[in-house]
Amino acid sequence: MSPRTKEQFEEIRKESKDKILKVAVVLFAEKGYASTSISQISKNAGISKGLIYNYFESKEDLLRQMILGLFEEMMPRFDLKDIKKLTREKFIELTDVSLDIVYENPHRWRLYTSIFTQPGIMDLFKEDLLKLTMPFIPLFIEYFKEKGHKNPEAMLRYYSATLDGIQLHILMDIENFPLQDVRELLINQFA
Amino acid sequence: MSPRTKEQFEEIRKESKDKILKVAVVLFAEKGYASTSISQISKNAGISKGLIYNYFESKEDLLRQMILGLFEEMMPRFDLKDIKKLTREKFIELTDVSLDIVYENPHRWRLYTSIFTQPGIMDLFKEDLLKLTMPFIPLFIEYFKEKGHKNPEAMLRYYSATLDGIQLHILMDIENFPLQDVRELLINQFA
Amino acid sequence: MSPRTKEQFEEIRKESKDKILKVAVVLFAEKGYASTSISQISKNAGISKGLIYNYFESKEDLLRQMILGLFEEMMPRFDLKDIKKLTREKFIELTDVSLDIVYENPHRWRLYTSIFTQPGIMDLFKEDLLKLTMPFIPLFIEYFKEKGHKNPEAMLRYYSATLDGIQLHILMDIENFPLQDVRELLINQFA
Amino acid sequence: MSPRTKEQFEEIRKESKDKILKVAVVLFAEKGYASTSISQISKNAGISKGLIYNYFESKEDLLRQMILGLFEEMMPRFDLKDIKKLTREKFIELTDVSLDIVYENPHRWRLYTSIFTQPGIMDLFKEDLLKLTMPFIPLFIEYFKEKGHKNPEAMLRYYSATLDGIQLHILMDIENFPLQDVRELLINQFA
DNA sequence: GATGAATGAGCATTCATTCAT
DNA sequence: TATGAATGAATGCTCATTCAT
Repeated sequence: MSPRTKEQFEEIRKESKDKILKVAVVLFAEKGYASTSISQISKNAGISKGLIYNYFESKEDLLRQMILGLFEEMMPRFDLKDIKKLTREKFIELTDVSLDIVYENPHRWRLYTSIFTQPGIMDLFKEDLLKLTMPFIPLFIEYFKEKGHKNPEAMLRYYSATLDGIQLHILMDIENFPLQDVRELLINQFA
Repeated sequence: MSPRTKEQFEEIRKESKDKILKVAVVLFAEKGYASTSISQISKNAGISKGLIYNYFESKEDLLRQMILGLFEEMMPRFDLKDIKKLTREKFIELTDVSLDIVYENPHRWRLYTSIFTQPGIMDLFKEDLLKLTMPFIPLFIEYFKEKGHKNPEAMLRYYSATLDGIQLHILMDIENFPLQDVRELLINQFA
Repeated sequence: MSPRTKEQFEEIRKESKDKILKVAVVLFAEKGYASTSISQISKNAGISKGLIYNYFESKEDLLRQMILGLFEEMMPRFDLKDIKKLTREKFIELTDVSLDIVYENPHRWRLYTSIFTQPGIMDLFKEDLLKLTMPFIPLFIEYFKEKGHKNPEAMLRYYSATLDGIQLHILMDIENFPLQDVRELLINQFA
Repeated sequence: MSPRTKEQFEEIRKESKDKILKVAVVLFAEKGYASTSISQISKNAGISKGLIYNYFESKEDLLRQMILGLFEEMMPRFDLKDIKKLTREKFIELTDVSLDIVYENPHRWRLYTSIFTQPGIMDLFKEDLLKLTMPFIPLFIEYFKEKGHKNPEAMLRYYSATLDGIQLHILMDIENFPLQDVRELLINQFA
């Protein structure tokens, strides 16, 4: 009977929302966005179908919020905020984080790859993600330029393509992927 | 007996089937497999829904036949059949073909990436594709071993991951991708 | 090139039609009328779908012609044409034929029961069948009247209901049905 | 938590489910299971197609639940639970109930006969129904044995076949069937 | 007579979304 | 806030039937 405080409500909201998002990440990653139903999400989260629409405008909105949330959660792992210039050490650390991050939460990563290679869906996030990553591009360009590369922009493309390819291959065979060997090759080549 | 000869029927069949496959490649590539309906395919192909089931047992079968067909169409481009040993020249040629192939038919390539990163779908082809590619793995291992790499298996992983990553990035920004520069980096590193 | 004679055509027609009917009896009996497709019939008969429509106006017409054909084929087994009056011997013979007929062609019989208990379908034949059986009703009525039954019409109903029930039960468990014992009970009671 | 109590939901569910079942009995009886569409059922019940799948897993499940429900509803009419031994009176009562039951709800009975003579469908229930009826078989065997029949098992077969045949004939001509006369014949013969 | 490609209405089923409570 | 009954459009698929050859 006692009315709940604003804070209590806020907490309840956050809890429910987090639960939904957590469950949805796993399901979307395992079965794909289009093949996961709101019904399944609600069942797995132990809540009612209707409640999901209390927190998200639509299934698409749920996907959007989820992806952005995951991204925001991931960015601090790179600890790039106050970096003005990339040292070799920092570059290696970033590379390591990029690889570790896949092993830490393969579900999430599988979700990323399935989303970002899915035609049409990618468009929902392109802009937001660009906004998040753009500030750091000059750091890498500068890094490669200082290393003496004539075309540092191309080098950055090459580096990020390689990184993406490796992340993909880790997912494809997470148990047998020769992480240490590949990491070494990667560092030797780019750092 | 027959009003049309077997050959006539065969031709009609081939024509219709090809039209369906052609339309389906584009739609699957543009909107994804799960989000493309049989109805849309039939509409775009200018035929009736039912006819598709005259040629394919199911939507899944359509996808399967399409992917395998595209693969078989692609394999000869690499001209690997009679190769017993990879020379540097051949290795470079293969690398070039791997890049060119994306530009030649981005639709098809987008389809590949969307299919092979889509959870659950990949399983339909894993075996078939393994069977097609497996014979050539030793060639590459041998190549890297002769080049003096201590761990040629890891090197092959690294190489193919890099290649996949680049193909992905080409698709993501096909107009601005610095193909020549990246190609050079790739060859310098692996060939 | 030589034109076929009318008789030859007639023969071809009859052969094809018989083949279709024969296959359809089995399929309808095994899977039911509604669940058997024209396509299956044509496949099992080794002919084309279209040909069926050369001989039958529709699926329903096929059913109609089949049932009536089977009936006409069955009637002579009872050899009732020239009977003016039922003797006890003839009555017993008719009863025996009624039972034997089920064992001789369970497919056909299963078809009958499935058709005649199927709402809506029965109506297609009611009239035709009545026309075929009606002439013999008085014979049975007379038979029971002579045996001293006060209500021979009711007795006929009782007799034919019993017969139908037994035929049904034979079909339900054709291997274990105690035919001889039941036959004896039947004869003792009605003959 | 809940806006409606569990009981309220239960009631709503029961009401909808009953309405669906009620409509489906009639339609299945009139047109047959295979020829009745979910769409027709929903239309006749005044609800949406989708709702049916809220209560039944599939069309087959709907049939299953319906048949078993009807059976369970019917069994108490025979009041056999506590019977240890069949008296003549009880036997006659059971026979009467078996006949009355058809008149009470011809729709339901037509459904039974159409279902149980329909190839393939019967299999869905065979086991369940056997489980329900098996316990009472010995009672009848004992009854016929005590009446001096040498082969009481055959006698039971004969009795139940006769009963089934009569039920069938009642359905075929419910208005003119001479129930009283036939009932008398039946009782004279078996009781 | 005979073929089978082609049609399109219809089917069982799924699912994002709404809404009364 | 939270529920789940209810909707209806859409999906993959089937099938009786037509028709050019």
